[in-house]
Amino acid sequence: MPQTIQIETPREFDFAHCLTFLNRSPNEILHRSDATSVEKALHFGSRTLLFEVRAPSKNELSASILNLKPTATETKRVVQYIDEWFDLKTDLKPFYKMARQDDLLKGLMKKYHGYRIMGHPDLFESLIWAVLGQQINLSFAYTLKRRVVEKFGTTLEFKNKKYFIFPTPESLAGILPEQLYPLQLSKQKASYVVGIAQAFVEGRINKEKLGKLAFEEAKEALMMIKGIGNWTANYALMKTFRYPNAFPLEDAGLHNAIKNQLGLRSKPDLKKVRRIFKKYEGWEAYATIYLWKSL
DNA sequence: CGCCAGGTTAGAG
DNA sequence: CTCTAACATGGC
Repeated sequence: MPQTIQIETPREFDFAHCLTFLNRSPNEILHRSDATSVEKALHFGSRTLLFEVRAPSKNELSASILNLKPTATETKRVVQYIDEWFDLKTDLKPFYKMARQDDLLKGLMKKYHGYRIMGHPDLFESLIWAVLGQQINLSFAYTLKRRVVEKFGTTLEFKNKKYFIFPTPESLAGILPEQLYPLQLSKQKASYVVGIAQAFVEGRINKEKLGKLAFEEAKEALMMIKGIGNWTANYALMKTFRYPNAFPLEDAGLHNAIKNQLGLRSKPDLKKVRRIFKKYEGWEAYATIYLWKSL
């Protein structure tokens, strides 16, 4: 029997809504999930851990490390990963208080109560995933990600199942962009991906360094890198660093969600989106993911 | 077939 | 600073 750790969650937390998000694409291979649990493999130094998360009761998660006997440090890191992944530290009460009085959000906050921003603790993964998803439909973006992970990621086998782990910057920094063409990345995206990997390897960016910067500075640092524009930078700041005010202003999905919710004939222009989000100051990231959830 | 997709860049005005 | 073309291909 694997060791199981209990993790307390805030009252405003709903595991099922989070799992629905994790289950949204059949091409997602960075975890295995169903209606009740999720499994994920991670490298911790030279060891690869496979863990499973469930919700044995309300306001509680449980984590089990399935493939080996973890050290105390490894257990701690798994808990920390889950904490970051499910955004368990954010107090959503102020957001809900604000959203209750907002026509655009009040229905969504009720319907998806307890839903949280599913994060990307790995900055490199966050950025590459964002780049892959630029200007194409989500379904195809997942296909591209699967191909990149299958070709350049690493795997863990456990009980006849394969678990994939996202490629490291090192594994993508040394390749030629041309090697990504057969996976159907555009020339532009292929060179962005390799360029971002090189920026990590050369130490121009990393999570620790960026984490020390204020929001605007971190955004500028990200946008110095080719392929990272305002949308991508904000996306990573939201998913990896969890700046509550980061949101992808230019996002087509966000515009469609606003259009649907307000019953507009056409998508709102950027000025209108800015005006709407002015009301959500300090909670832009959560307003965004609840709007995305409505799609 | 056409339109759009969880955009970014380089170049022009 | 703002506007525009090019990129590139699947999903519906």
